[in-house]
Amino acid sequence: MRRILENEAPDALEKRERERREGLPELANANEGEVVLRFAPNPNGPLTLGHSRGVIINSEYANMYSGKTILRFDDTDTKIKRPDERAYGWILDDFIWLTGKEPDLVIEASSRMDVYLEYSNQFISEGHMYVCNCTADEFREYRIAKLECSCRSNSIEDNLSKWRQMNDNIQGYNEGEAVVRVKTGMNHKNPALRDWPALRIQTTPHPKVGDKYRVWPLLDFQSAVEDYEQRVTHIIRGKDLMDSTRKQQILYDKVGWKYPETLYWGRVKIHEFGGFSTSQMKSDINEGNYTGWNDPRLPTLPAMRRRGYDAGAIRKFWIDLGLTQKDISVPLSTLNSLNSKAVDADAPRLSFVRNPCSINLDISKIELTKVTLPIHPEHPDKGVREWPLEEGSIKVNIASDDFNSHEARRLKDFADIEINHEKTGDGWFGEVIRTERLGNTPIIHWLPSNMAQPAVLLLEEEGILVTAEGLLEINDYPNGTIIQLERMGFAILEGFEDNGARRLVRLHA
RNA sequence: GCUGGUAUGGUGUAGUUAGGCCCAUCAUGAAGCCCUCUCGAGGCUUCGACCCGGGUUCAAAUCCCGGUACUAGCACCA
Repeated sequence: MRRILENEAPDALEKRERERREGLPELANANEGEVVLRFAPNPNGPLTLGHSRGVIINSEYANMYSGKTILRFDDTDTKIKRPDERAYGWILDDFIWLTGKEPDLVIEASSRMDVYLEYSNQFISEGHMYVCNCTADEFREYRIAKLECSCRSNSIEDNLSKWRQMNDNIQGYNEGEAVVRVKTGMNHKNPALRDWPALRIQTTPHPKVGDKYRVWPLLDFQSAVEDYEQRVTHIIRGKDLMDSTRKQQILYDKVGWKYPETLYWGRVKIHEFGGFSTSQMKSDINEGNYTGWNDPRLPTLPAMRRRGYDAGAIRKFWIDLGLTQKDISVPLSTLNSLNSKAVDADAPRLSFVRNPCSINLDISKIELTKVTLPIHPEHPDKGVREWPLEEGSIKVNIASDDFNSHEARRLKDFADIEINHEKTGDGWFGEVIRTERLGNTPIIHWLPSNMAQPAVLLLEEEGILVTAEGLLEINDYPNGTIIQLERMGFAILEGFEDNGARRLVRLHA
């Protein structure tokens, strides 16, 4: 047998590659330099961590094949998911942040209305679509019963006349009185595909183009036309849009277009965040449950950027998760672990004492004139921090949590101390036991008063946004610097409070 | 109800198209140890999975049949 194979089909004897696949799987029918992808959000709010999957997977594939990525704003709903004019800029900004470059093309569907209406006119005149005057409820009955409504048999002339009436700003149909449907067949075995609606009337003005248009395409039609117009080769979308693919495929077949390759992913939830509903967040913000789109508790990209998440870590996160159609729920710790790896090496160490307790420490028995601490313990080349010590006695601040446990403590990089917990008129007092590191006295972080500035740290505790007051080690790092607070975790320097206190936002442990 | 989709350790994921190198990969997590003057980082060790039941085969995570579970669409939202 083996000999036969050796002669006839030597390939069959070759061991298959069994190495772990790295990165994204290959795309079907993808030619180097010819791949065109698109990311198509609704600008009804800023991008969320969930959207970033679309940005990253699409741009990563574009990178793999030297292709193009289009950023397309699907803003054709003026009423239910109304566009927020500010979101266009936010989204473009976050797109660039995540991919490191501008999209190859930016399209706003609302600025392409003439194209969609022209195609609609054409498809009606070719008999592929018809105007339907049934109400949504009536048509639902027809759909369930697999029955054709009377509108379906109207002549093309009638349909074109009704189409003109839909678009008539003065005497036209009102919202809900007419839609354009694609003639797919009312006995299609999949009910979702039966004569699906392509355009409807909206009289709510659009934030970008006002009341210039009356008939607006629905997603399935707008997207179908635009993907064709832009010669998109590969669509990557949620599996909730599988029937969209099938609807659009029928239209493409009717008009002789070739449908792009399509891939799907499942729904993602993050344990700590739950889902990523922009509409839900918007109403929560309006009700005052959050301070705004960049509230650090929210999974929006503006909020995550504000906290100091790294774009590269988010990229790796999504690429590692890959493109499966499974619905998954991922703990935030997976992303945070990647993020720590991304930011740790550049994060200078600083001391932040929350709810500080001040102690008069007698240091008259020691000869040190300063305490020296590394800026980063793994990178001695980054230099050291030096805290000068005054002679005789100094005021040191420790977290009240540390003060309350009455054991001996070691001030990190300095000395073991003993605190007298009986308060005197002049406050608390303590003294140095030794400066050498002997045994394993629990280490706490601390701050001498001459190195401390008032600060607040914004962080989430049990769902509540807490502004923790404390003292931050004096430093001259600029705003935007990601630091690591000793024994607490990563945070970012954001700015100053009105009272002059330095403001920090917690990133994660 | 109709039409689809998905099932690999606690959580994700590779492997499934072309059955054997898979007593199953990598990451994350948990536990323990080492290192470290941070509850950080790093190192080492350990834990833990092929939805179920049949069948085909010398050989099945992979093929066939039958179940089960979960999930999506059936919007004049995207």
